[in-house]
Amino acid sequence: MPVTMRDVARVAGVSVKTVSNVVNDFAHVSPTTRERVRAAIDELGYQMNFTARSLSLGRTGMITLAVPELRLPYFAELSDAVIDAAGAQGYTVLIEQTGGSRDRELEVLTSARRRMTDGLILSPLGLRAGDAPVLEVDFPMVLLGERALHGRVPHVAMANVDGARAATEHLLGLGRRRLALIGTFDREGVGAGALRTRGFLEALEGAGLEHDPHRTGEALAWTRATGAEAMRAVLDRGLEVDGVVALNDVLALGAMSVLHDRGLRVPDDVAVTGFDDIEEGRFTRPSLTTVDPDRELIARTAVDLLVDRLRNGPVPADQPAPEVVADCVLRVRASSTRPG
Amino acid sequence: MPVTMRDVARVAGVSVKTVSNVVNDFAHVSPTTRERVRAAIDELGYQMNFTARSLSLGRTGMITLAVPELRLPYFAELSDAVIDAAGAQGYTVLIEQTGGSRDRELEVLTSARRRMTDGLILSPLGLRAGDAPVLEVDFPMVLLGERALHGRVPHVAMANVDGARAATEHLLGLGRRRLALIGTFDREGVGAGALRTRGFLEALEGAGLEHDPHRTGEALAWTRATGAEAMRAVLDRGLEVDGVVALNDVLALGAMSVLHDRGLRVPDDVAVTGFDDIEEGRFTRPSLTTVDPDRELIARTAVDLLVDRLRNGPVPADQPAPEVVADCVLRVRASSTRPG
DNA sequence: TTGTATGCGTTATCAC
DNA sequence: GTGATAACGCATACAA
Repeated sequence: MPVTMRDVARVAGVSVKTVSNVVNDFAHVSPTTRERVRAAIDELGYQMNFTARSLSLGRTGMITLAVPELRLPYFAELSDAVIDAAGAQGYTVLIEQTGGSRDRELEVLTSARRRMTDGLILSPLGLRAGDAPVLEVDFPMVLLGERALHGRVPHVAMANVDGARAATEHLLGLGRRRLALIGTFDREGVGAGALRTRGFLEALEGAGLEHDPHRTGEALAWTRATGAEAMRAVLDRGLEVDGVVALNDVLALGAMSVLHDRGLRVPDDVAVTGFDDIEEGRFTRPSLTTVDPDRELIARTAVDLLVDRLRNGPVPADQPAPEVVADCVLRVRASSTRPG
Repeated sequence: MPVTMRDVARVAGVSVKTVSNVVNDFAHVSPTTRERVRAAIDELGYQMNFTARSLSLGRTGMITLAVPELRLPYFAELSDAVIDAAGAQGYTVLIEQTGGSRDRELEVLTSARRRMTDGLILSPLGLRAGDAPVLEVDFPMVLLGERALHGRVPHVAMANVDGARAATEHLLGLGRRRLALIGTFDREGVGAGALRTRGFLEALEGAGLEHDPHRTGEALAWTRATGAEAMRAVLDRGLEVDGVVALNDVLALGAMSVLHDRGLRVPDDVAVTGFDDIEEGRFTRPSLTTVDPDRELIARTAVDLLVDRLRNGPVPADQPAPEVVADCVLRVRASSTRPG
């Protein structure tokens, strides 16, 4: 059976409250008593029961991070950053995987399990614009993603449109004119897919060009495998392609594997850009030009917003929900640079 | 203020116990009462307080998974698998990152925070053979790694020696004789590094060859960057190299980036093998030959062992701690296959 | 089948 | 400064 504060109190010859005071480093405890309690704690090997503490305090010191899948590098690296940022604030992170499905994202929002932690950082993928009302929850939550999706929920977004436009303009600047778009699939018009697609189209438009839909390779999930499939589909249509804008890095890497297999050289024949700046892309050959959304900043901001709400309560109803949009930076690498 | 069982009981005109019975799907509740309680729950929007339940039950339904870093693909994919396996058993996973440092691994074992969950799955990297006593903890724990490290602790290991030997023999079978070893660094002789190195050396010995230490590229951390560094170091020594055995996949990928930059063709000039079978390696070009340790099985086994101990108590002192070694399978891909 | 009383281990209140 | 006692919300004997 576990050692409780009561046991420590008995051994130290003090009250439970005093033990609690010592354990929690409260002032107003005489050095003598403190020492006596410390000794008793060591002697008994006492360790606090966090559950009891949580019940009494009304908070757990844990937050939930819900992401599609950890095996996708972007979310792995994001989770890494969130865990570190939360740790710096004294919070522990519980990770839920939604698989990017709408059902499981809704479940995260409503299930009783959610109440195991103090708050939620949700990175939605399957939720649609019509789901906005569901997001008006009464517990602390921060959304990673676009405003479009929701109403009054604090959120941290990245400059999806700008980033994709920059990548596309970069390819256009290299003289590429027959650009393929890899990865779009978004009926509802919200979410990263739609926004990055918009950036892509805006860049073409700005150059007076039009996108041939046959050069779009759709990909429902954003993985290396679907990126490869999408690239294959585009090439199989027989159209010439001299540039590829992939909506994220793994899509780009999947596409590059197909280009390689078809004997197309990157960047000489086809220049490629991705999005996310996952570490992997710095070590592939050719290394991958990509858009860096500043994951660390996004993670830190999301955690800070959540912790702030945890400590200071919800924002007054007459104030807008906090909204942060992290800037993107284009990282030009070998996949879009003429070796010469 | 939150809705409690008491509130529900009052509205439904029953006792708290009855509400509890309904919520927990206990039998012996008349359909009428059940319906009345259900209605009250819906009306009030009641959601159970997990913390109170945990305190009363003496367990939380959460387990901790401690890994070095989520941004390392192997651990991201492992965590993914552990989360799924735990979910299938009704458990939620809290992830701690140790950075692979001994101090933080010890902290995970001893800190009070550990008591937030029912048990621990620890994947140690920094712990040394001398730390075995620390691992004799009195709470449910499963270790991912070798027996060498510990005494009576349940653990799940992979066939590190066999896997590395198979990879090395594969290269030798291709006629490669000047093999570089990338990534070893292990003063203590325990852990994956030492074991895989042993497999490598055994294979050479079996072929009547000797390993030239100058062909060893040491790497403290196992990342793409350190793999690249180590490869550079070996090549800079001016020795010829026609094969590379990297102790894991990211090391191999880092090494391959350097080989590419130095104008060495893979596999024609240098054949390369890794270890882990991360998804990334299936899409690089050339794709990466590697050793598949069966992550899914390892994750599932670890979770099952832990959950079993959680449900059925510790193994009797006169029985040995459960020990599972997952078999490895060599996955031969383009990085070690002559195109012709 | 349902209700009552008690405990889980901690923190908070308010005397002393 | 320190102690007694009442929450915190749920589960579980035990009674009815």
